[in-house]
Amino acid sequence: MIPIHIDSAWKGTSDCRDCGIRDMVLFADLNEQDFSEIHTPIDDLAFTADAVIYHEGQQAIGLFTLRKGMVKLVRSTADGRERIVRVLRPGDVLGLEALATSKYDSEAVALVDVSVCRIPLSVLHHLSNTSSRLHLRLMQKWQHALKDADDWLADLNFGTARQRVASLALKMRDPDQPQFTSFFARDDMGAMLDLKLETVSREISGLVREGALKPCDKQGRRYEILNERLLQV
Amino acid sequence: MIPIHIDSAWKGTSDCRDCGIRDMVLFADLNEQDFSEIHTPIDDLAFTADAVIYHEGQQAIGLFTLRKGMVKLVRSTADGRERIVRVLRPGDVLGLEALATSKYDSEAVALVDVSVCRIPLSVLHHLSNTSSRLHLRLMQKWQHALKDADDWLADLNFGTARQRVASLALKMRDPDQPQFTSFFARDDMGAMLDLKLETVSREISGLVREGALKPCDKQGRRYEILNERLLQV
DNA sequence: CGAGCGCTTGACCGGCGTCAACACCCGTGG
DNA sequence: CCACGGGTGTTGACGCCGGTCAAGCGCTCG
Repeated sequence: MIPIHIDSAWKGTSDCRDCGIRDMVLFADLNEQDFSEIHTPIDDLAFTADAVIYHEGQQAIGLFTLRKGMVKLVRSTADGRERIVRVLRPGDVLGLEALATSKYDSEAVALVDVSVCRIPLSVLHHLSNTSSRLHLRLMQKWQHALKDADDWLADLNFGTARQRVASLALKMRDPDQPQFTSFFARDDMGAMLDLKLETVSREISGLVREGALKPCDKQGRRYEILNERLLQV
Repeated sequence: MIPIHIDSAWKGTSDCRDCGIRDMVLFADLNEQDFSEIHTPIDDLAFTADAVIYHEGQQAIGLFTLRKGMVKLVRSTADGRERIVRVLRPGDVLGLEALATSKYDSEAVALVDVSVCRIPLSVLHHLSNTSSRLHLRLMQKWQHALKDADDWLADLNFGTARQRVASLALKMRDPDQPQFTSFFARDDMGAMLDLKLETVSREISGLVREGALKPCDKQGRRYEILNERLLQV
């Protein structure tokens, strides 16, 4: 998997006051006064599947709120292998670390078609000094990111191959329709779970055979959870 | 390993102005004005090896700066196994997440005799509104914690048993004497690397046999790095 | 309709887990 | 002072899980 394309498109600028997912995002608690302090436009951007949103070590212009789709955070290890450290979903913030260092600590790649809004660092630095509401939200986003990172380590990278695949199935449940779950390309799943793609494939087949999962498409991306208990190893 | 003892001792209150490791810690950049805003005492505490500093889910009074020693952050998974998600070292902050949620997301256990100072949440909430210097420091501590979490996942939980043990040896090098490195009880190392203690023991023996490491004590806690290249798998 | 990519499945093998015995350190008590 | 015992680290034998290599299948898209 060598994603080279940088298929991004500018979709206009956001009026954050009537963002569809405003209650989940950084600006949830801002008031009119706070909004009036935003002098740089917030851009809406779209990326196609496999597009790179930013690179590891890249100088950061801003951070991103994920509005739609899923994004993988990838790190390359010393010996050149790639490891997926987390998958972000709508409402999550990409590139928080840029607030502290102005650089991204990992690579962000769209797993499906994705839409994000980009918030310039300058806006955040300015607002977080004047708005304790944003300050609190930021803290919560940091906390959530850290907890998420620890969860990935504790849940998805521990135990047998079967347990790992089952945990991923539960973690990737659709928030709106919890009986459905999303999978990814098998080599991506391998990089998330520290398994080879053949093993991932075998374990998924096993779960289907035992009646825990049922495939919803021919590409092996969407599954229905038939028996939740079989997944809670 | 069932650490029940809560061997902690109050060692007095700190004057953070002349803290020995002040340049590494949260209060590094505070000025006289900031210090004068601190109305609750900062306590110095000492914990003996295996003492629990706080529990997962516990209501938080404050967060801690690690002054001396090493601390493991432990999470118990759904099926009751224990997983060590990170090891903190002097200058690191324990329990940052309490700033956002007033609860600790993991258990913190002293790996050796440890000394910490406890900063009440009230002090931080008050100061971070008035001091942009503290605000910036906090951001850096969050960023560091998140990067550290991702590093543990990407470096120490990927690849063969040999690679994991070698990575841990490099990560746990003594900052002052980089030719020395610290190991832990073999079952703790297993919980860090997702290996069984016998495998850890075998790989360490292998590295010693091949001339990469030399034991410095009889307990298997301190090793000298003889050949760094053999560890950089 | 054919080429190519990704997913699945099979056979085989090696690395790691399991179980067990043993060595060593250290604290305890005779 | 030494004998004893528990805890921890090491080492060995063996089996199984997951990695490796390879073939085959089914999409999808020219």
